[in-house]
Parts: sequence; C-alpha cells; structure tokens
Amino acid sequence: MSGWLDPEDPVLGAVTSLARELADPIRLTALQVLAAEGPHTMSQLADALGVSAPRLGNHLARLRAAGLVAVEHSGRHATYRVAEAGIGEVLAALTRFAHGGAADTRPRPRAGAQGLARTCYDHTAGRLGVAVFAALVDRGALVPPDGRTAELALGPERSPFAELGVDPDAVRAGRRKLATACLDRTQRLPHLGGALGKEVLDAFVERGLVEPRPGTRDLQVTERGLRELPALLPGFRSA
Amino acid sequence: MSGWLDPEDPVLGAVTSLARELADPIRLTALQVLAAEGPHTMSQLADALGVSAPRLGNHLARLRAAGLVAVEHSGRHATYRVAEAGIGEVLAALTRFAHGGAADTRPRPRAGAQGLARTCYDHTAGRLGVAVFAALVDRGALVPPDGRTAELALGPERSPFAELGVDPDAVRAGRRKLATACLDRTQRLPHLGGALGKEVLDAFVERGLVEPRPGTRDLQVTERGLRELPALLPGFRSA
DNA sequence: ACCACCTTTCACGATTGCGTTAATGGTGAC
DNA sequence: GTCACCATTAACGCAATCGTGAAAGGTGGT
Repeated sequence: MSGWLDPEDPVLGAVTSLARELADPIRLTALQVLAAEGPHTMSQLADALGVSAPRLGNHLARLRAAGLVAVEHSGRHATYRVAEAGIGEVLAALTRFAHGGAADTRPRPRAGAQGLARTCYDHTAGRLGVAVFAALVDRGALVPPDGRTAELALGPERSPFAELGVDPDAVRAGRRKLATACLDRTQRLPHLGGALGKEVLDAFVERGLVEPRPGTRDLQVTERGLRELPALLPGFRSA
Repeated sequence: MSGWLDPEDPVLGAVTSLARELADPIRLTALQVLAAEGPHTMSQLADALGVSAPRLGNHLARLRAAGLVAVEHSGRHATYRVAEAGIGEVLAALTRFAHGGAADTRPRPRAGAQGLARTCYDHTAGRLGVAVFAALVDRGALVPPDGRTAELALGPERSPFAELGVDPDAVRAGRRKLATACLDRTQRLPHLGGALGKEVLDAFVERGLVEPRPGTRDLQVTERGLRELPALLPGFRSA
C-alpha cells in the first residue's frame, strides 16, 4: 500500500535501471548495433565504435549484469548478442520520439526536404531507408535479427516487396548477401542493405520517386515521391 | 563521416538525454502520472508522490529543460502536463520490456496465477485492467489524455465496449466520472477507472471470467477466464 | 498592508558514475 | 614452452548528479 516511490517496487526499479543502461552513448550504441545488425565479437564492436577494449568491456559488463546482452565464449573470442529481441522495440520507441519529439537543448539541424533520404553505398538510407525497412518488417516480409537469429532473414510475405517494385526471388545476389540490416548512421534505426537494398533503390529511381545527386550521398525526393511514398510506406511522413 | 560516437551527433545526444531523464524514480513516476492521468498541479504531484516540493521542483525543472513537460501558470498554481503525447508510447515500451524482459538484479516476486488481476476500489486493475485499457485504446474506443486533452475521453468506436459486455451510453454515471485513466500501482501503466471501470468488472464477474476474493484486492481469474480473456484482450497473455 | 500559501531557485555535502591506466586470465600459433 | 592476442577485471581521479535545507518571488485573501 506504499506510494509511488517505494524503493522496493520491482517494476519501478526495473524501468529506471533499464533507462540508466540506455543513458550512456557507448551502451546505447552497442545495443543499437547488436539489435540491428546481429551478434558481434568484442573486437568488432570496439573497432566499429572506435573505443578502447577496456572501456567497452566495462560497459558490456554492466549490460550483461542488467540482463540486456548475452555473451558466448568461443576460443579466445567473445560474441555478444542482445539477450531478448524486445529491446529493439524499446530502442525504436526512444529513437523515434527523440527525433520529432523533445526539443533538444542543442540546436538540431532541421531535417527538411534535404536529409530526407540518403544513400549508403548503393542502397537507400536516411529516413526513407528506415521507413522501407520498418514497412517490410511490419508486414512480415523481413524478420529482423534478434538474440536467436543471427542475421536478417526473409519472412513469408512477398507482396510488400512487389509493391516496392522488387522481386527477392529474382535477385541474383552473387557473392553478396541478399539482405542485411544496417544501422543507419543518422537515424539510428536499421535500414535495408545488401543486394535487395540496391534493387529497391534502383526501382525507386526507375519510378521517378527519388533522384540521386551525383557526387553526394544525398537523394532528392521528387514531387512524385512526396506524393506516392507516404502511401507506400506507413512510417514515412515528410514533416 | 565520423563514427558512431560523435559527441556532436544530435540524435545520439537526444536519445541518451531522454534516457537519462527517465532514469530517475521521481522523474519517471511524474511522467507516468502526467501521461496516464493528465495534467496535475505541482502540489497534487508532490502529494501523490509523497516528496517535498523543492525535491520535485528540481526534477520538474529538468524535465522542462528537456522539453518533456510543459507548465502553465495560473494564479499561484502551476499545472504541469506532458509536452507531447508520444511520451506515453515510450513509457509503455520501457515498462512492458522491463516486465517480462531483462532479468532484474533483485529477485522479482514471480507474477504467476495470482497477481494476474487486482481490483482498484471497484474496477479492474493489475495486468487484466491494463490489458482492458490498452485494448480499448488500440481499437479506438478510448482516447488517452495527452498534453492537449485534459482527461480521458470516449472515442468513436462502441463495439469494443460491447464485446466486453458494457454499454457506455447506458451507464448512469451520476456524480461520478464516466471514465478515468488511473495509473496502475503495480503495472505502472494506465487502467480504466470511473463508472465504466466498475461496469467492466461487474460484467466480467457476471460472465464468470473472474471472481473477487472477499476481503482482499485480488481477483481470481477462472478457468473460463484464462480461456476466453486472451481472445478478448490482445495484450493479455497469461505467462 | 499584511499574511498565508504555492512555487522556484540556490548552495552545500554525499553519492554515484565514468574514463584511463595497469595488470590478470585464457586461448591459439609457432 | 613461449609468445602474441583477445577479453576481462581492478584501482584511482575526475566530473556529474541527487537530496537537503534555507531563502526568495509572486499571488490571493483578509
């Protein structure tokens, strides 16, 4: 019958502890990478984040104590993965809100018409790329990597791909992976990479929805794209 | 082209700052109360949380600086509200994950068959009450309070109420509010209160889905309830 | 004009958290 | 067996954060 701030309250403690783990740039980014791109070894993570091994190790020890990541030792390597798939939902909710949400103390570069879409090598990135990935996952065409599945896999549905103008079964991947989840550098949410990602971008260009800007990584969303893309991608709002 | 940990990265900073705001028991609970039950004045909040005014004031100043709450002065009272409705989604995502999710360091009282449902005065609470509220909101029968709408209101849909066995238009509220959002003490998510909350509980008892335990606030979910409730309430899983 | 009340701010002490450096434990290659 | 490498832990110093107490602004009632 105690009030709201009972220090013994297990739910309150669990939520604040969780938030505290996510409140550090290294821990947050490590979780985002693991949740979006699947398991990494410690060296891969330290290299990707550009931090020293002990520094990352201390944070991973905290995450492990909090039950957020699991580690498996194999030889002299340690591969880390997210302990539960649900953490991706939490990270996505936080990130989405922080985007259009709370006024940050520092002035944020206003993402207007530019910055709406970018390319990452040869596939779509930026807000457009994230919307593509989210739409495909929501509709069962992709299953994102979680603690169990090591990598991004195709789901049972094919029609969401068809609506985007690509056919996964017809793509000649060659030596390249068919589809990979790639953590978007600006959005901090996963976007679609691999051979399928390239096909989607090509299809968008072919249909006149976006136009590459030669020499840059910017993608110009055309008038037609502003009209048709929101209907195609539920999570894609221009504002 | 800097790496993942660029200290200037606006998205990274926004997310970690947001998580830091949610990592304190007082700030988290204040946001949960404001998001679930609508605007409160400072005294109401301090009284509800059982903390001194300066202590709460310091935290509210932080939340205001972070853009998470808005304050409106009227006379010598200051009414606080959440700055954006979206924060409710973030709190719900965090709380849901922390429930069944990460293994807390401290042993959590295992919510088995008991603890599945409780009463709050005369309406359903606990996991069942939270599931009722979430289902009604998801299906457009209720619109939760956000920064703009001061209190819980009925949505356009009526069939979700009918499936639960109640008719909002036939309830004689009298002096009592028809429907209120009430932050659940154990779940930290809103449940349905007011006259409609009582009607839902009565209907559940009538249909033999739950049985009150005299003298306690526990609700025993019957065999029939375990069978039929999950179909009625998408968010209600027994495990 | 005075007082009661609500709200906000400030400053100090104690605590916690973080980064760096160094050292330890294991594992595989030669 | 020795060495190189990966991963982990421990200890120290620094900075940020939180709670407490006191005091200051402002408003409305008498």
